Amino acid sequence: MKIATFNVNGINGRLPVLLRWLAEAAPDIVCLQELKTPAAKFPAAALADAGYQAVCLGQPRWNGVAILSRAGTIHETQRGLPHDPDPTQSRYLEAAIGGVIIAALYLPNGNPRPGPRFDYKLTWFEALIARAQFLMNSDAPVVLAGDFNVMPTDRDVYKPERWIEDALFAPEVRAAFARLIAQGWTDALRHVHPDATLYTFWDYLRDAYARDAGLRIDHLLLSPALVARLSAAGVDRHVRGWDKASDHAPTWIVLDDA
DNA sequence: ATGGCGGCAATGTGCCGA
Repeated sequence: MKIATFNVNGINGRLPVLLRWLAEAAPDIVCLQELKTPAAKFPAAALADAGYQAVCLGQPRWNGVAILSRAGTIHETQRGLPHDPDPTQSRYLEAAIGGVIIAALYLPNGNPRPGPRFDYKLTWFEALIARAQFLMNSDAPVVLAGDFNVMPTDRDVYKPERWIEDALFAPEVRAAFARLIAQGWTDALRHVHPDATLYTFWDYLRDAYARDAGLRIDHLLLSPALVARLSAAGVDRHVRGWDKASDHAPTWIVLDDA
């Protein structure tokens, strides 16, 4: 089973790129972020034509997450993050598919730091940690997938010294990510590629992609039972080079059958 | 320090992203 996460940065403007990548990569389950569209304008028919059923949590203009599946029926288990400090922001959707719980999340950016946006990021992170503990306690196989807006370590940033004060790399944020991991989650990409330089985002500005000035902020975290089933992981970074690309690249794992 | 790019809702331009 191939499971991917992709921040599309506008699902309607990105639809040709998304469909092209779905046809090429053939993932079974996909978590999408930054739909930037209300549910009424979610392109469900085009995705169904491509073979994917979908659940979506939309919102006009900003945020928005969805889960696509061609692997089995989507049984939604949670819509919105419990205790989200601002429930008007659509950032969390969770479903059971083929015996695995899939959580699609879009953690707040948090800039500028300090400020109310950064405070919201930290509060949202705490609510995520609480939900993740609940899922961990359930002993179900779980994948937490999405745009975490956190580079976990120095090797996940092209120039770490320039990002210390940024909300994506600040000590408090990395500490929160480390506490989440300490519940027992495995960072799948890093597990498969312990020493590789892996990025999932390149800014539109300053030729970031051409310079490979990237960040690794899109992650798939596995509950303990899934680690033994993890057989491959990667970033489809070439998709970032396509015309009308998102600033993120699709990131994926393959799990062997149970 | 600033602004560069890009999507969206909207037609002016501002907000947001990371």
